[in-house]
Amino acid sequence: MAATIKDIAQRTGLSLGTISKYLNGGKVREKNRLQIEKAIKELDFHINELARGLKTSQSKTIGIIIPLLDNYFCMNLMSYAEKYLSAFGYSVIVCNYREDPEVEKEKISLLTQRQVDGFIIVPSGETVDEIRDLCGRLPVVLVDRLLPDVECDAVVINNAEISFQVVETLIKRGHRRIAIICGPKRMTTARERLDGYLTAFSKYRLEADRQFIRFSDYYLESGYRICGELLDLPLPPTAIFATNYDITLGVIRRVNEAGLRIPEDLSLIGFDNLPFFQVLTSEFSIVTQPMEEMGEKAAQLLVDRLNGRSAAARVISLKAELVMKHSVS
Amino acid sequence: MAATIKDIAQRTGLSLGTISKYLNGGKVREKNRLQIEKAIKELDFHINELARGLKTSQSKTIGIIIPLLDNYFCMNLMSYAEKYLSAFGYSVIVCNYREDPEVEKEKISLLTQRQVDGFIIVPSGETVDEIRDLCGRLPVVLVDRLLPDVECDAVVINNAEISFQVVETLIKRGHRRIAIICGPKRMTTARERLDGYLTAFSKYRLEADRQFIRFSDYYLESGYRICGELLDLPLPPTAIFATNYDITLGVIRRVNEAGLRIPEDLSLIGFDNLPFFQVLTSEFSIVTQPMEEMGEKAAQLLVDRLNGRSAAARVISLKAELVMKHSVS
DNA sequence: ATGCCAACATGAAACGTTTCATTTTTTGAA
DNA sequence: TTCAAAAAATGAAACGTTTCATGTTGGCAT
Repeated sequence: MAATIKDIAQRTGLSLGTISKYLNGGKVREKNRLQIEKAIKELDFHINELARGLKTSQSKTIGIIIPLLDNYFCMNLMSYAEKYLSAFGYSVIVCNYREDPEVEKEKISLLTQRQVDGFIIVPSGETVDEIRDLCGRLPVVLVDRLLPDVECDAVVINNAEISFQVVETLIKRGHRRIAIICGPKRMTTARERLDGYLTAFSKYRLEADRQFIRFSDYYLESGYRICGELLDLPLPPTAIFATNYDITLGVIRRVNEAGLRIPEDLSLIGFDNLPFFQVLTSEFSIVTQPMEEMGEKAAQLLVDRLNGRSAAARVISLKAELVMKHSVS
Repeated sequence: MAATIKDIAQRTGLSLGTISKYLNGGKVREKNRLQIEKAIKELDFHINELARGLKTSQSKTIGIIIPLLDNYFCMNLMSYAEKYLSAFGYSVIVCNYREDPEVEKEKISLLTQRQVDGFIIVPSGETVDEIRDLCGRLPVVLVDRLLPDVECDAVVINNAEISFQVVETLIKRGHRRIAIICGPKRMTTARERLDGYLTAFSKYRLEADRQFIRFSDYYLESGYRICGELLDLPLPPTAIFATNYDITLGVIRRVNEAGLRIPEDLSLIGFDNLPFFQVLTSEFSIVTQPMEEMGEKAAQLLVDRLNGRSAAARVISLKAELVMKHSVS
């Protein structure tokens, strides 16, 4: 149905090779160029990237695999990665594995079949072997989380450091009963953020109280539930550090329901999503990840590798920031 | 490098045709099936979807074109569309045109080259001709906004109706100076939401005041700015209807800065993103679009059409809901 | 005019599948 | 056992490109 290179060749009386050369930016005699351009217009010719990809074994396509799509972090990541990649002619196929490692595996396999040229993955942490294999075959960039014994490019943030800073700030302001709500234990992010917490406590020669250390998944409901548990303790915490956006929302909701005020009754340090926090009246601080930069860097690492630059695996660690309420424009 | 069907054929001593038949679910003699499966394992064979697509002229790929990626509405749309589509074996290529109609055109063309089997588009409204053309060639589903003289499937919400309901509620509560902050004038959503506003006023035989009717783009900053302008009026509104999520955020921020309380000093009805609003302490109501359903329906319309079902263009209008604060679980 | 060289054009083969008309094998009823 | 019909396998052609070794041209110096 659609016009092909052959039709252009026929109509111009030129050969396939010439048309192909023109389409790929090669030199072509002036009068031929005009003819070709005319034919392309008239036939509304679009090159078939499937055929091209088959021949060149490059699909010019990147697979992005993420645990959640309706999630502030992931959407920012995608947004900026897509922007960078499309400037280099790559399209993005998006795969949402809904936190299900089995689906994650399927998606990896699916994208392999689709001949993507590379991957950007926010891994579940339970598909280590599959991703290790993958790295051997194709360029892969991990984002947010590292995997044990997987050597590949990655973009992460200084989790331990920023967490230390958060807790130190709280300690300096006199807090002693400080709770932290982490993500799932198996994730490096969760463990690192906890490390920072513990380091701060030991630096100030304080004893960390295990009942204030909670693991969860990264959902609003967990934040809500765990916050409730914390508030119900005989001696509840005076400060809570919520380590992602959804947990933060859950905590706020629970605190509101309990009729407590922030920061008068409870201090809170939250995570992510600046626009949201700018709008709240309660006074609390948040940790912001440079999500745009993370997306962009991930894309950049990938493009570099696709272009054959960079040999050894590079892990880029970006700096998260502790933003005090109203210190933001 | 990677194993192909040929390698499988060679290793099993069978012919290409047989392998292909097996891969496509055809019947194959038991002992051959075993051999084939063994060879596939051993060679780590993955079918090359590029080659398959070239031959079948079906890429099993859908293009989703949206104005913004880091946007709650679009993310939800994508999320649910992807979920539905992937159940039917379709992958999703995502294109963000950053509200730039020129980029939108390029993306349409790019995806055409990539041989996508269909499109889901949230159009800018300024590429009517291109999209009309496109509809003639491929299945297209429009989401959120319709286009003049473009006959194709679409999923929208009852904008006028819900807007009427919002304004009527406000009027019944005694408000007379009611402001509405719409999106860009050229968009059907903005115009329809205004229509509902005007209808409510005329039903109650009230005169609509043009200074309370504002158009903007759909960004937080505009909400912020326009809210400021409204508050600075000699007789400012007593209620504001913000017609999308980001505008709502902007309004809240401006209102907070002005030291006004909601709803004591100003009533506000906002839009979208339930989780966020559940967390606020101020009392106000919001309009929620059934985003999940929109994404799913869009995907469903598309799949139906790809399967040759459904002849005439179908426009599905879903119901947005007015949710009163605390009436939500 | 002649010959040469660079610049461009040509056309067949290849990429990894599917398809389909043919041929081969299997099955089971007589 | 035989044979026809059913079931399965075969292999060549095709999908729309790119590539590359070979052929053809035009322009320039002699």
